[in-house]
Amino acid sequence: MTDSPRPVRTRYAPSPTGDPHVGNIRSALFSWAYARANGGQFLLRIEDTDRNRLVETSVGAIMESLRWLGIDWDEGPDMGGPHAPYFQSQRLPLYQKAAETLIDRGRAYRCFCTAERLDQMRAAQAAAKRPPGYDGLCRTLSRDESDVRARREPFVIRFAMNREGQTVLHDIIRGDVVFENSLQDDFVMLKSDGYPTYHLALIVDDTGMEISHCIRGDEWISSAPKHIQIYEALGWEPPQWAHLPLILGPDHKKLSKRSGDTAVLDYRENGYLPEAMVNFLAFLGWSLDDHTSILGAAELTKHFDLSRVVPNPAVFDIERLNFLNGHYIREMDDARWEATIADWCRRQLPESVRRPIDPVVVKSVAPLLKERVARLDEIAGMVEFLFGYEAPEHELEALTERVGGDVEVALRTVDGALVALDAVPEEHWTRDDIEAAIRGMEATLGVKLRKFVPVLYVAEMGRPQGIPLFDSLALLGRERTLQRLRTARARLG
RNA sequence: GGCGCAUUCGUCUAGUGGCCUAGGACACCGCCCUCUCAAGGCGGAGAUCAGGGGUUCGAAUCCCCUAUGCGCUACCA
Repeated sequence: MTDSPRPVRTRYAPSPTGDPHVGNIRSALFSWAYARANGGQFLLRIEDTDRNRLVETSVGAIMESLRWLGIDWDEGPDMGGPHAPYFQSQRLPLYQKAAETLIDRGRAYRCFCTAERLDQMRAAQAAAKRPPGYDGLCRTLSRDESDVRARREPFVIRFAMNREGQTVLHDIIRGDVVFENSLQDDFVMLKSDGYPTYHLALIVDDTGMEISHCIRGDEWISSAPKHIQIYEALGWEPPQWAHLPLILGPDHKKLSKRSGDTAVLDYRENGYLPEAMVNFLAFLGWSLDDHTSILGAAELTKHFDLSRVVPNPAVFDIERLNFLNGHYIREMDDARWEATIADWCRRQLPESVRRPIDPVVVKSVAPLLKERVARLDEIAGMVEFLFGYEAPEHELEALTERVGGDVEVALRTVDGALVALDAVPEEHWTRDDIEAAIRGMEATLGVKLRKFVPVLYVAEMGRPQGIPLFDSLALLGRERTLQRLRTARARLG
C-alpha cells in the first residue's frame, strides 16, 4: 500500500433512476464537504449503465437538487472537464478495454450461461441451503472455445475472483474489515449489452478521474472486496475508502420510499429551506464537537472531517428538521423573507386573491409571521384572512371554543368589540388605538383580555390563534373589521 | 441460511482508561414573558452507556461471548 499523497478529489456518482433522495444526497454532501475542507475538487458523474431503469428527467433533478443545497461541482456533465465525458454511457470503450485487459491476464472470462441456467443453479443452491453464487462453469472454458462461441452466442464477462485467502478493506470510518475470499463469487462486470456493471465502471472511472476518496453508503461495503480485487488485478492504486452509515426511516429500516424517504426536491416543495436541510443532513452521522448543533455550509466546508463520522446508522427525525427550518427562517434578512412570503402567497393563496400579491401587506405582515412559521407552506394559511372582503368561514363552535363553549360570553365580547371599535374613527385606525379600544373592554365586560380575545381572533381571522390581533385589525382596516364582527354576531344568534 | 456492519437519554450525538454521580441539541413537561399562537428566557424529567463475562488500582472507553437491529447476497446501483 503506497502512501503517495494525492490531491483530494471526491465525487458524487448517482444513477439517474429517479430524483435523488435524502440518503443518497447526504453522501453527496459529505463528499463535497470533505473535498472543500481539504482544498480539493468535487465531481459529478452520472452512472447511467442500467438502461432499463433509466429515468429521463433524473439528470436534471440531480443537478437541481445539488444546486438547491448549494453543493457545487468542479467537473461534471454540464460543464465538462479534463476527464470528460461524465456520463458512463459515453465511456463504454474504456470499460471494454479494461475488461479485455483482465481477460488477457486471466482475471476475467466470458460467461455464456443463460438466465434459465442461472435461475436453476440458484434454486438448487437455495434448496441445498448452500450460499448463492455463480458456480464457475464458464471459468474453465479454453480461450479458443470462448473465442469461437463469442462469435455467435451472447455473453457477459465475469471477473475471476481470487478464492483463496482474505481481502481486507481499510476503511476510514470502520477500520479494517476482513472478507474471506472463499465466500466470494465471480460477478458480472460487463453485461451482454456491452454496458459495464457498477463494479467495473466504478473502478475505471474513479481511477481515470483521479478520485482520491471513495465516499459512499454502507450498503456498498459488502461489495468492497470485489472492487479491491479489481484494483489489484489491474495494478491500479485504489482510493481511500469511507463507508457512510445508513440513514434509517422511523421504522428503523433503510430509508426508502415506503418508509417515508422523499426526494430532496420534495422538501423544497414542502416549505423547507436549503440551509435547514444541509444543517440537518450534516449532523446525520457526523458532529463538529460536543455542543454545536447549528452549523452552516460555510463552517461545514471548513471543518468537515471523515474521522468524525460515526459508524452507526442514524434515524431520520423530521422534528429536528422542522426546528432547524424555523431557526433559519428567523435568521433570514427582511428582503429575502418578504420575497419568500410573496412567493408562497402567490403559489398557495386562492385564485380569487389578486396577483401580484400586495407588497404593502407582505411587508407589514413579515415581522409578525417570522417567528410563527416553521415551514414555508404554513404562510398562506396564516395570512389568507387579510385578502378579500368576506369574513372567514368559521363555525359557531369555533367562536366559543376558547371561552368554554359559553355563547353568552362570546356574544358579549363581539357586541363589546362592535361598540369599542366603532368608536375608533377612521383617522385613528392604528394598532395602538385599536389596542386601547380593545383593552378598554376589560373594564366594561369585567373579563380579562386574555380570556375573551380568542373570540375576536376567530371572528376576524377564522382561527383562535395566529398573528397578533391588534396588528391584524390595523391591516384589515376599519370597515372590514366591523363587517366581520357583524357576521360573527349574526352567527351567534 | 451465509457474510458483513452496528449497539450511549424517544431521536441526532459528545465521549478514544481516571476530568462521567455521562455533556449538548430536538422532542416532552413546568415556570417566566405575553392580546392568541409562536418565538425567547429559565428549570425539569429522561441513558444502571444492549446483556453477560473478563483485563485493570480504575472501563461507556480494551478483549471474549450472547442478544437484537440493519445491510448485502442480480446481466440494479
